[in-house]
Amino acid sequence: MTKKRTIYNIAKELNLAPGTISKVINQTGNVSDLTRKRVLAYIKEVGYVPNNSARMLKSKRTYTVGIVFTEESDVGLEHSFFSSILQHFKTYVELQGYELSFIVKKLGQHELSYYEWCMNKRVDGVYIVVGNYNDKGLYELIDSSIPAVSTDMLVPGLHTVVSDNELGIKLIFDYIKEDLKLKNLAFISGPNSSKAFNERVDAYYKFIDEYELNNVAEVIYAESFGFTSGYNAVAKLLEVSKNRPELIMVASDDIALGVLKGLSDMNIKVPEDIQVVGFDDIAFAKHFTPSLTTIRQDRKLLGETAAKLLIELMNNPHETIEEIVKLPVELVIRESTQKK
Amino acid sequence: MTKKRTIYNIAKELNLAPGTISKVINQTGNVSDLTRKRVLAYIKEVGYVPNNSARMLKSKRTYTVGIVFTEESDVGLEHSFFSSILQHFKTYVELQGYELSFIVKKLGQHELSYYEWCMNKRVDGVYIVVGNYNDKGLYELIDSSIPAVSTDMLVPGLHTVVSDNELGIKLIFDYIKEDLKLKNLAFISGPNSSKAFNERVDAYYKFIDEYELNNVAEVIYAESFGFTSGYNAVAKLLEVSKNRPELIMVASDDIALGVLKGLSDMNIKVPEDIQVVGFDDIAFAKHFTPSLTTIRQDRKLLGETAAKLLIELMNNPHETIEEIVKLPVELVIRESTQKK
DNA sequence: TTGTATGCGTTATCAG
DNA sequence: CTGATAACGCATACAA
Repeated sequence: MTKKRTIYNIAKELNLAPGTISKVINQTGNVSDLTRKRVLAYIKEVGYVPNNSARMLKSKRTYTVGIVFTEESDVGLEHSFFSSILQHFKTYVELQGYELSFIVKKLGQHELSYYEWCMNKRVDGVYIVVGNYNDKGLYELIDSSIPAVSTDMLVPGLHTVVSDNELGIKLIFDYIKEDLKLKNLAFISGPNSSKAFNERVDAYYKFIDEYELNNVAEVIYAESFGFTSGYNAVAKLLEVSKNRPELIMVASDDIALGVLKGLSDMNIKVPEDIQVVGFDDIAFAKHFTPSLTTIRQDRKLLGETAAKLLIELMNNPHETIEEIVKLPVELVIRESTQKK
Repeated sequence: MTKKRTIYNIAKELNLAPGTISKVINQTGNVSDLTRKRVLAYIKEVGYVPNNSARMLKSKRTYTVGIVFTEESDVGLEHSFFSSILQHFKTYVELQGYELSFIVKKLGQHELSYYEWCMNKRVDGVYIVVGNYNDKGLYELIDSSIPAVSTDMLVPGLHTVVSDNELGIKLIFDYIKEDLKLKNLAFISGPNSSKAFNERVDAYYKFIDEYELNNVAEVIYAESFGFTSGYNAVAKLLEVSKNRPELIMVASDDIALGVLKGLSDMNIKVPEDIQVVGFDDIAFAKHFTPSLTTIRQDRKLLGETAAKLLIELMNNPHETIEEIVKLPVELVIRESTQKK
């Protein structure tokens, strides 16, 4: 077992004072170039890493960022979209020397609010991976002075990095107008509790007008986020729409794949009879039959941008930084659409 | 901002000594029933939670478990199978009062081995979510005295919770024998660097003999873990096999879905011409067309069992506990197989 | 420029 | 049964 290293015994071995070691590590105070080099070299040689607990106990900064997945919406690590963003976020902040710490309301016997946990753990900042607008506890956190970012929630006062939903919808409309040359459209959204879905719906209505195309039915709101809700939604859509749409835009790929399956089960051919476009570009979109034309969200960019933003916020708590960062998206054309 | 609470000011407000507060919190030493009740009540009322850093600094136990994803195999949080198991693991240990801390080789400027990081962070135990047998650094950790569990690696000295692969294959054979009544089989495996895949291959050969069925070709090893490698593997299989198999068993669903797609592109109908069985029961298995008959691994049980095992190991470091825990699996019948 | 002393919030070991 | 007190490893203000 390797010997336990502390600034104390390092100092002794170098004939210096513990405080000096601390100073060079933290790049604070004055220390001669020579000793700095000497200490740095020695530290590297023996692989010394400061004890985080002691550090956290003593100083203001903990180099820890809290991760919150609202427990109200019960999506966690297994959700591929969010966990992918989180993975990229994690990689980035770790490179900058920050650790992740999950914030959960209940840990063993102890139950606190998100905010109280963050104070208790003294995290330098928080990343709200997925939030729920009905979770009161979240607002306490958002309204606090703890630096926070999200890649999901749009709430005044919260810094958020999101894909440009309007741009995504616009790309689809451009494609419809220029290549597909279709007229009659319909839209299937996810639950309207999600701001992202609502933005997509709004953009849809906006561009339907602007491009002078025809919306064959009121927007259908799927009852949930998954495949099955898409399957049901498309049946409902065709039931209520006066004219059959030539193309259905769907607010997310998960739902869109259900739509594809639903159409197939109704013996409606995609793309010959109806064309379909999704949103997200989940892994399976390209493997489905037919493969799904969709708007790709750049998960890596989302995670890294959120990381960068949070680090900036943590370093300059009082600087005013643009609250919403919109990231570009791109259209990925596959088999579910086709030029006539 | 709520006042910062310490055992110190709690003690003062209760006219007790700090040490006494500590004792009731840790259920150690002797303290009268009366004061215990009083302290407990007060603590609950004001929502006091001990400062973890101080705690970790002082005591042997940190109530933290290290999470390692070998960086050599580059699968992280975005891998749905592992992140699902991890989520269940997380939920369970958090309920028991343990926190998660990701162990990565490089954190900011500091680079250490997994083992050294674990020592530095003083984790009480480690959960190796996914390991790579070529990662030398892992063995240092496994061979150390730090309690460790895995749900992936089979290595002497490492406690591992895995699905019963042989049972899974046997369930398929029973189903073939009793219901499907087929004779000619083939097997597509994932890369043979995975012990799980190898176990499934071995079981396949074992039961081919035992049930006196006919293996039409040497096992094909897909070059990777995903959809595409399955797509390629099935083409290769049909090329090399003398007789066309009536049923193809595939070592994982990801690969199996690629197989399904490959067959479809070759105009081979499933299940009419060839039947297919997967392994895992990933979310998409039931949504694909045709939906996939497969062996379901219980991810929740895997995560929770690993959690339980690790907690036991951490509490009784020297107790000898069964090294390999095999969990039952079940057969899920869907459209990709069919009685003749 | 370097060394010393103190405190961060606990736990654990003593006395009382 | 309870109260004082010394670590734990580090950062920092201050003294040298």
